[in-house]
Formats: sequence, structure tokens, C-alpha cells
Amino acid sequence: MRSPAELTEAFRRQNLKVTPQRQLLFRLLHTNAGHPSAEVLYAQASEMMPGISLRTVYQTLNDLAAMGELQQVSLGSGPTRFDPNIDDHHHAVCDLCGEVADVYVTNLAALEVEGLQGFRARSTRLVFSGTCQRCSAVQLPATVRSTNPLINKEQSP
Amino acid sequence: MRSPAELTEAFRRQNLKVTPQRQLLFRLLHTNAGHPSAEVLYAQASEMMPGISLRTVYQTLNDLAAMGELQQVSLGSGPTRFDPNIDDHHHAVCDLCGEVADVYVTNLAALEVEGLQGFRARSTRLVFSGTCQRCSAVQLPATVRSTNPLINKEQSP
DNA sequence: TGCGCTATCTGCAGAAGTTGTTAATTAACA
DNA sequence: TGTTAATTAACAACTTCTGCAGATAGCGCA
Repeated sequence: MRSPAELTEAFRRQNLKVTPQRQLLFRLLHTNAGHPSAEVLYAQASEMMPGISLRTVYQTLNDLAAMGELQQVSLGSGPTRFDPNIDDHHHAVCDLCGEVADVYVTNLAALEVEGLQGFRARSTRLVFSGTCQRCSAVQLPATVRSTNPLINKEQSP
Repeated sequence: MRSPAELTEAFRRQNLKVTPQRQLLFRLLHTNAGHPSAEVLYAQASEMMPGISLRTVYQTLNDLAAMGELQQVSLGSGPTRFDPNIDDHHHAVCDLCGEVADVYVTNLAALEVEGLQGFRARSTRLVFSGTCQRCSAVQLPATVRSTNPLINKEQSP
């Protein structure tokens, strides 16, 4: 993700105003290495700036995504996640804790694919599902698993 | 997807009753090669059996998915799609018309992946986004594109 | 520095998709 | 035939996200 100063420039170039709310989100996203949802960012922003509205968070995130400064990631269940990492990359999702990790794949073109005849692929998204290192080591108590909305939501072939 | 007769057996084994509503959905899914949403199946079922409730359609689809007889596919926007094809496969989604096609990948293990250290991957989902053959040939009028909820919804890296 | 245009913010209402509830009715199947 | 699960209807509720109206405040410009 570009720096708050660069994003400020980018917004000005688009004739978008640079408000304190937006600047705060620029900063939060720039320092955030995770894959927050709008709600999570809203919670973080609210601590720094009580009174900021969820609507504004969505608005700014959508603006950033439309400008290509942010990547939207859909994980099949739960809210859309926003990824400040706009490199060409993919994701691994832990079924137990819901953590999302960035994954880099260098030789996508090596895949032997059948069924794409005539299809003009513009992008390819890969999502690995499984158990992250932490959850593999520590067997989480059943209560944690059962209250996690990411668990038991998606079938795997 | 297994045949209606096999699904009937499977339901009985789970002590689930085999009602006319469920049998209808078994048949619809067995002959349906597409990736229908619950609403679409509900519409099809309603023609054959007026009075069937959307609630029942959701219930049966969830039962089937829980039994692994059906795959749930999330496309990032729009309703969940249900895929009667439970082979190990992936999907290609047309950004213009929203069509979903099954894609087979034979050498996933050949991928050079970085960032999965310690992650136990249980499944891998691949989604190709782009333009299907039909939409590549026929340039759709702007109105069709602008009213299609699948368009302009997802960023591509 | 102050002015004014206009984008933005906020709060609320509401859409979309899905699930929970409750009660009355129906029907599967042992 | 009786037990018990499933269905329906009619809602409420929930989550995620967007639309709207009026108040607010950037920022270009004098």
C-alpha cells in the first residue's frame, strides 16, 4: 500500500477531497499488514476518531479499491476483506481462526487447465483453505471453533 | 451429482425423510448442469410444485451440502451458487454475463508457492475471471453490462 | 484571510440474501 | 396407525452493504 502522503496526492489528482477521516484510514491501512474488514477498520478508526461513521469507512475503502490502491478479497463467507497489499498474490485462510495470509505463486502459467476453451481469463484467484501453523500446534477448544463464523461454512471437494 | 435414487437412499440413511419437495429438488439438481442459486432453484421448483417454500429449498440445499452431495460456490458477489458437480474442480466466471463454468486442473501440485510455510492446506480453490466465449464474440450493449450485478464488483490484481 | 462552491460526512432507512421462530398442518415410514 | 419429522406461512432478525437528505467542511480563489 502506498504511503498516506502518496494517497493524499492520488486523491487530489482525482478531485477527491482529503478529509481527516480519509487521512486516518490511509494511516490505518498503511500500517495494517492484515486483511481487515470494513467493520474492523471502523472499530480501529473509531478509537482514534470517535464519531466517524461506518458509511464513511465503506465509502473510502470503495474509493481506494476503485483507484486500485486496495484489493478487495472475498473469502466465501463473512464480510469482504480489504487487502492493502496490491501485489499480484493469493490467499490462505485458516478454517479455525479465520486468519488470512498472503501467498505468492510464481508459475501460474504452468497449470494444466481444461475447460477454459474460448474463455479470456483476465485474472486468477487462488484461495488455500486449511489450518494455519498456530492452530495446527495449539488445538483450540471447541467453543472457539463453534463460535467462529468461518468454520463449518464451506464445503471442500 | 448422484442420482435421485441414490440421494433418496442417502437421506434415509441419515434418518431424513424423503418428501416430494426433496425429491423434486434431487431431480432438478441432477438434470441441472449449471450453478443455480437458491432463488433460481426455487423458481424452477415452483413451476413443478406451486406452493413449495423458499425456506424448504434452502433447507434441502443445506442438507445436501452438509452431506457433501453438493458444493457451495461463493463468487464474491451475488447469492451463493450450488454446484451439483462434486468432482475436484474449479470455476471460471464471466464478468459480463455472470456465467459460471467448471474448470479442471490436473497439476495443482506443480505450483511454486511461497507463504504457505506451516500452513496445512486442505483444499485449494481457483477462480478465473474474464470473458466467456459468447461474450467475447458478441459485444453486449452497455445497458446489459451496467445492470449485471457481477460487473464492476471485484478488483483484479 | 475569508468566501463560496461542492464534495463529503453522518445517521438512518432499506435492500439483498439467508436463517431463526412459532404454530398449525401434513405426511413419511417403522 | 402412531410417532415424529417436514412443510408452510408469516414473520422477525441478522449481516453486509448501499442510497438518501441535510448538515458540514475542504480547498480553489480572490
